[in-house]
Amino acid sequence: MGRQPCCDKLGVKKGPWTADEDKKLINFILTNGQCCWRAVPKLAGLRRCGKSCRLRWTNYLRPDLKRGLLSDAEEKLVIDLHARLGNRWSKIAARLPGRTDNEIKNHWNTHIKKKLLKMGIDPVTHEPLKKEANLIDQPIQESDQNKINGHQQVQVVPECTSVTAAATSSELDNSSYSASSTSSSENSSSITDESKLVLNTLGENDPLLSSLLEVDAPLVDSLWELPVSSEEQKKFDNMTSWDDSLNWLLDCQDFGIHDFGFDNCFNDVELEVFNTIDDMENKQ
DNA sequence: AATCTAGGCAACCGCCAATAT
DNA sequence: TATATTGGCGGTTGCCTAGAT
Repeated sequence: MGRQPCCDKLGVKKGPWTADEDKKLINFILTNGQCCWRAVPKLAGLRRCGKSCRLRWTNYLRPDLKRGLLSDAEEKLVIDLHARLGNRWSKIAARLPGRTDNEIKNHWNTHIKKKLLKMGIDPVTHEPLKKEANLIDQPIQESDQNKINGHQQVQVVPECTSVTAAATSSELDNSSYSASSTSSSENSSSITDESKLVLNTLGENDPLLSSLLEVDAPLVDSLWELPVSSEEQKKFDNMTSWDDSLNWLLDCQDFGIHDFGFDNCFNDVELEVFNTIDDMENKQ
């Protein structure tokens, strides 16, 4: 009955990956592509669980991953998407090319969450903390809301009590805040008409958001297939040392999708999104 | 210089829907 | 149809590092 176990628990290594393990995994996937993760450790000569291999690849070794802190545009997008989707990190990550759910989750917990709290914004509901407290005692005064850490563009939407504004995250410290939400982010699957209106308005002013906020937009992850060009493969095969390989990978991660020859994996709309992001980053 | 503390991040854990047998 | 496993996800942990004392 059923399938074979993913891996026998005995003899499976845990903890940080070594450079040698990374090399084996990269070599295997570049040669064979992603197939059955259960078989990967055995075929690649790794004493790891298939699950661990998948995680290591998707979160760290994938050549199209970006490195470094999230840009202002990305941070803004994360906040907007979180307001709509809640803690559905994989959905959010799918709309940020080159970023992983783990990375976004970590960035949220370590940076964005604090920024929002500092501003008096509840990172869960995306509503002013002061307002929530007041809901218990008394209705909030609109003038009070606008005073909260100087939220210049915060406006209260009647009935749905959504908070919306437009700003880049670099302005967060200057107390502008960008988000749209239903009264509960966890109920994001049913977007209210008011929220749709807010999102449409955001999209009109921001082509990037317009593309990325499309609920039915194709997800980047679903297209991930690793069609590495023969030229790139040859380059990798000719590398004499692990350092060469690692440097090559890191170089690739500094480039964009196009530099790596992934253009064929994406349709016109997705490529347009990538180009927009590239343009925005170049302007910074 | 040694120790303590907090922040950041990679990796693991446990759950669940999808799927193979 | 029932059962077991896979793959994927979100939550959490624990290690490492930098800054403070």
